[in-house]
Amino acid sequence: MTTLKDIAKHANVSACTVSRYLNSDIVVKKETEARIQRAIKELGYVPNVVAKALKRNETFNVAVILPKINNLYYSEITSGISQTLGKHHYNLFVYEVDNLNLNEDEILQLMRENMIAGIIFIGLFSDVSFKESIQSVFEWNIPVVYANRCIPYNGFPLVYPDLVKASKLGAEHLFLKGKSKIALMHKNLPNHLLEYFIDGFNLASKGQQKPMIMEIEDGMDLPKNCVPHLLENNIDGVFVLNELSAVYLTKALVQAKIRVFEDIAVLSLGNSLMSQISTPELTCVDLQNRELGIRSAEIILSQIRKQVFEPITILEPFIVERKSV
Amino acid sequence: MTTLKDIAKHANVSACTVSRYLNSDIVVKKETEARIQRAIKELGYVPNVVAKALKRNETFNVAVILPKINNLYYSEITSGISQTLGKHHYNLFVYEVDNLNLNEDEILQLMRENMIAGIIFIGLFSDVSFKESIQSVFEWNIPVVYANRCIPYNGFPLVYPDLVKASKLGAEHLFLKGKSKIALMHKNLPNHLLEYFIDGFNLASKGQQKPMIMEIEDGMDLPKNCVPHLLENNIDGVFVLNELSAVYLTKALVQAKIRVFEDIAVLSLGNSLMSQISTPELTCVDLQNRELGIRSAEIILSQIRKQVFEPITILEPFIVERKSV
DNA sequence: TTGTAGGCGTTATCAA
DNA sequence: TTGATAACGCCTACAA
Repeated sequence: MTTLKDIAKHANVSACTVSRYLNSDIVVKKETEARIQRAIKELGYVPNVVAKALKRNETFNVAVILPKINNLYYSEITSGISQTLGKHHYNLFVYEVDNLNLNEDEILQLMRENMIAGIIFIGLFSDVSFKESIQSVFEWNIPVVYANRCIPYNGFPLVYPDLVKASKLGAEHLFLKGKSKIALMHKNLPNHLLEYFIDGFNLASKGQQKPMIMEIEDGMDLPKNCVPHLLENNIDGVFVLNELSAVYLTKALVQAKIRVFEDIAVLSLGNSLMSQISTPELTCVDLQNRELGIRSAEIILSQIRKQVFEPITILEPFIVERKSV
Repeated sequence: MTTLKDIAKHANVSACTVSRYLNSDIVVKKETEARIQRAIKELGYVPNVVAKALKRNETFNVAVILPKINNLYYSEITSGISQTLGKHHYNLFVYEVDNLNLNEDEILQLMRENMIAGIIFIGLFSDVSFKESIQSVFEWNIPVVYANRCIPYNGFPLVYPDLVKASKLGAEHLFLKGKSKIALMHKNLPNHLLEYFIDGFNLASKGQQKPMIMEIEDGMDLPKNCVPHLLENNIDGVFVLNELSAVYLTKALVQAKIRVFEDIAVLSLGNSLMSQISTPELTCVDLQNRELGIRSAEIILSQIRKQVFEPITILEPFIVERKSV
């Protein structure tokens, strides 16, 4: 393995000079430069980032911590992060919490051991994990971003979509399409978050009406339980706050020979490939997952570089119109 | 930042002893052990993996190189890798080639700079990239696995699904369901790979019949071009060698009021969430993506640890029956 | 059972 | 413009 010293010897300079050339901070003489370049080529030198990290006390590794990667929701965010980090020559560690079987403190310790430059936590809107560890994060003073968590600001940068706006846009779209009896359908959404959506709905309806709230429970049979309930209440438009559930509801409606859109419209929160391949294709509120990843990465990089950064970034959702409403 | 030396001083022992305790290879006296433990707790010591890596000349970092992570096909494999690596306390770097904009040599250099312990390349069946760099990989002598590439053995461990078997199973299933005029539909599949599928088909039909081969071209309109072609040829079963295409074909059939299964059956190669949410749900040949990731990781670990490992691992596909055939 | 000393490959601080 | 020297935090002969 060729080291910097080997290059120095081969080029008849000191290791120090080679290092300076490589980091091109201070100028070296044209002639020595040529000699060094030749040595590097001849010996096939590859710098050792690990040694550099030890000496400089910094790495170019950012960690993403998420529940699971084989989920389009998270992987789109991750791809955005990867794109931005790659552009800035940072490496991306991925840790799947579901697989890792570590508690918060252990994960944090893992990050410290590996001298991670920054951590991006991706979670659900409602995720409040890592709350207890906040103290540890503070003490260690490492750059952190919470991505996709609609939680109160706790001193750590937050990047998330504007849920009130999303809900308002969605409701407006349903009204625009002539729907008037709307249901808000969700799955495991805690009350304080549901409030955001209700607020958005009220903004759109100008307080003229209230949505019917329906919660999908685990293992619930949509065709049997949900669809009849929708019909009994004369619902003509459902805003589903979970993309996969929107897909399954649509399937249930089709199966029950209810015309999607004409009889009951379906609007999905979230716009991944799933909405596109659903039949009929789902109209949805796009939450900008890739952009969310990009922004999160940018904020981590700003922190690492001690530049100023926005503590809270709120992304604007938009409607993508397809066939379901 | 607390170092091993600090612990040593605080516990009145030498750094050497602390190191020995931490690596628990050689026994230390119970009493000193207690003192060290106390010191570690009191000072909040976290080992520095980077320093260790430099000294030992090895890291616990494995890199996965793939086209893009926001694709269920790749992310399922990656999740399997992550699961296995996590279990063995290895870290996972993810590099998206589509984002990185680096050529093979540059990626390899990146791996060397970072002292990556092993590389898993995930690609398409037909992917032959990194061919030119094989020499560099050889020279560096780093553990490598090609995952999901059905390519000839070139000295590097291969893990891939048995495509002939997959095709045979698929064709048998179609025959079993009373389908006799079968089309093999693919997208960008090179001839040598298509041969595998034709071989599998022949095995199933015992040479009694030939499948019709149809290639989907980019930007092709399935309802307009494909469906009529299927009807003209009296095709009653289509084996689609690309999951997303299977979903779109199914949509096209439904749209054309052709009964999926009764009129034309659809069988998908690949079993991700997409097949499940399609309407009707697609019967498919499961290629065991997660398992593929797990095996790839196991083989990388065996290589890293200089244990014996299978040069070629071929996974057995199986049928998952749903509604489309 | 424990300690001493040297080095992994790099960079920072001086001085020349 | 360059070089000598000493770290960064850890591990490992070897010696005690």
